[in-house]
Amino acid sequence: MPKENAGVQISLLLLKLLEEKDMYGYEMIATLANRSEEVFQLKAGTLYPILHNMEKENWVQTYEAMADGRIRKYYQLTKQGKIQLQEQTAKWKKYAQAIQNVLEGEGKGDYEADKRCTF
Amino acid sequence: MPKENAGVQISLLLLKLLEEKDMYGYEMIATLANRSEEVFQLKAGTLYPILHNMEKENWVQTYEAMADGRIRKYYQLTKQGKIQLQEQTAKWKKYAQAIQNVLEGEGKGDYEADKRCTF
DNA sequence: AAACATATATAGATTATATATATATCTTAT
DNA sequence: ATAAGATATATATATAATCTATATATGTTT
Repeated sequence: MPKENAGVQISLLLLKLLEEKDMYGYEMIATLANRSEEVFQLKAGTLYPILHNMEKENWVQTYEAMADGRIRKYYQLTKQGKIQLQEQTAKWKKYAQAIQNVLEGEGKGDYEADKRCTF
Repeated sequence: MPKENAGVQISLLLLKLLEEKDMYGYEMIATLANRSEEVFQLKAGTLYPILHNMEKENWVQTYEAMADGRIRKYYQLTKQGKIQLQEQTAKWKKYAQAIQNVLEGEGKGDYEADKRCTF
């Protein structure tokens, strides 16, 4: 199994933002920082490679739009992207729950070496 | 800031297990798999480097014990390790909450370009 | 004794994300 | 009008956590 990462990737969060409305890069950085209370403070150099990859995967498509005298590159969720959002959200929930189970801990699921071994 | 990783590392989960009782490697693998309902299925080759690093960081210390006719290497939480467990747990909670905030989304924290810019 | 599970170990690959840097445009202050 | 600074996008390279593959030794079952 390739790594496929733990439970979340930043792409999940970006997909979620784009589900709500089309955004351009800097807007995503600011929105993420605000909503996460500064836990996610992406640098541009972190964001753009991720966006480019999402585009390559066909989760988003882009268009340029003139807004207030400035051309900006907007990202828009595709059908594929919506599916990804569902899948990654489900994965995150399962992952977060698993960690909770371990952290609440005690009791259930303790290791008992199987019968074959006398220990 | 070096990467320092997202929100959880496997070390958090291992610290939690060792808070409850001393364990040897394979026992941790099995216990983690059970408690997480197979979300965390560590391979030995994943676990041992992490344990060795935790030992280097002085979060755990080891001792060998004869158990049912077999020598096994037990890992035990140190004082430092207990502090780490507290810190990493707090970090995880903050991180998980931040993701929840983004996924629940809508409304709060939307980007408004500041006044200087007319857009 | 062979086959298989348990148990520990290490080198090297992979992946997500971070850092550093470049660049162009637009805004504000001088 | 121009310099300084913020906005906006981009890319090459580095780093850290984890995975894969492999090795080895001992214990167990057939």
